[in-house]
Amino acid sequence: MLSKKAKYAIKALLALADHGREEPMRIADLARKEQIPAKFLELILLGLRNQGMLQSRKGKGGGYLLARDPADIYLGQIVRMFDGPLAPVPCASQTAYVPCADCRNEAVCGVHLAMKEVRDATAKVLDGTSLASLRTQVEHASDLSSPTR
Amino acid sequence: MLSKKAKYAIKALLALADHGREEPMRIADLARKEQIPAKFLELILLGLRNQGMLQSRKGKGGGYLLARDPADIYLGQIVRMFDGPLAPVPCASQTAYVPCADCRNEAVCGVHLAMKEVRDATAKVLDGTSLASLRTQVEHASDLSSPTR
DNA sequence: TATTTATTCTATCAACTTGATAGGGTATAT
DNA sequence: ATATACCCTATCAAGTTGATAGAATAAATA
Repeated sequence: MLSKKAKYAIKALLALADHGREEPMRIADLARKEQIPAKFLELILLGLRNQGMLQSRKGKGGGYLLARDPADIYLGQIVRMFDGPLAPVPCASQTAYVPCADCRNEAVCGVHLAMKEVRDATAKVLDGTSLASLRTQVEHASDLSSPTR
Repeated sequence: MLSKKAKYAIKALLALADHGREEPMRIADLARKEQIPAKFLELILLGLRNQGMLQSRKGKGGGYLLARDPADIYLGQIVRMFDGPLAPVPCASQTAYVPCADCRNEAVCGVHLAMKEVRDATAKVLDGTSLASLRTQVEHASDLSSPTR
């Protein structure tokens, strides 16, 4: 399951990508736009900033803005940050491998084998999708759902 | 994350597939073989039986055995049974769709779009892997890791 | 038929995680 | 100065997870 934190983070970052990197956006505005509890969002944005994904400005006219180009921010990084490794089991993780205590031989473990496939499939999607490409996809999808003519 | 229940279930079912469908296997033996707390495994096997994946026999010479051919038992069914839908968010689930309360328009939601891809990728793996095919994979993998000559 | 064997079922628990809120601290623009 | 808006830490209720306990039930067999 994707946590609310990760979900809110993606939504907020997408909104910031839409907003552009010229001027910052306030927590309160982001919260209202994306229907996220403001105080909770505050925590999330703080985390994203400490990870270097966001920049912030204090005081009047302040707020948050993307620290990098939307094409260089991948969903994989966001999800890992809030929900940990993508792999369903630690022994199948590429970025945070931990062996199972109860596993004698990983090479002969069906769970390991299958979950490694799941992790690879998930990583392919999330590490292959940037904020920029996701925006494009959304745009294309909305074209299809409400055509101009 | 895969729950321990789902993980133990897969391991137990694999062991039962190895064991063959001629005679049943006792909880205690399964627990020892797979390093699973016996009382906990008991609960899991009971669930699998109530789902029709296992058959049981009481009394002496009793135990559990697969109710179906290993080629007809898919990881997707097992995982869904213990951990719920494969999709990271309910609005991306095929088998248990629930819309997000905070989502105005699903067609324009980046989270929805991306997570639908993740769920499809996961489902492709888990609904495409049966106990039988997983056994084959494990066999092949162990051939590679410890060759005969 | 008494007894052993092994599953069935329900209840309970501690530990942990999650989603969320509260409230004061700090930097900045005007 | 002062209003604005982010920064940071603490705290909390509710839910979930992994696990254990113990008695009830069914089946084989001596």
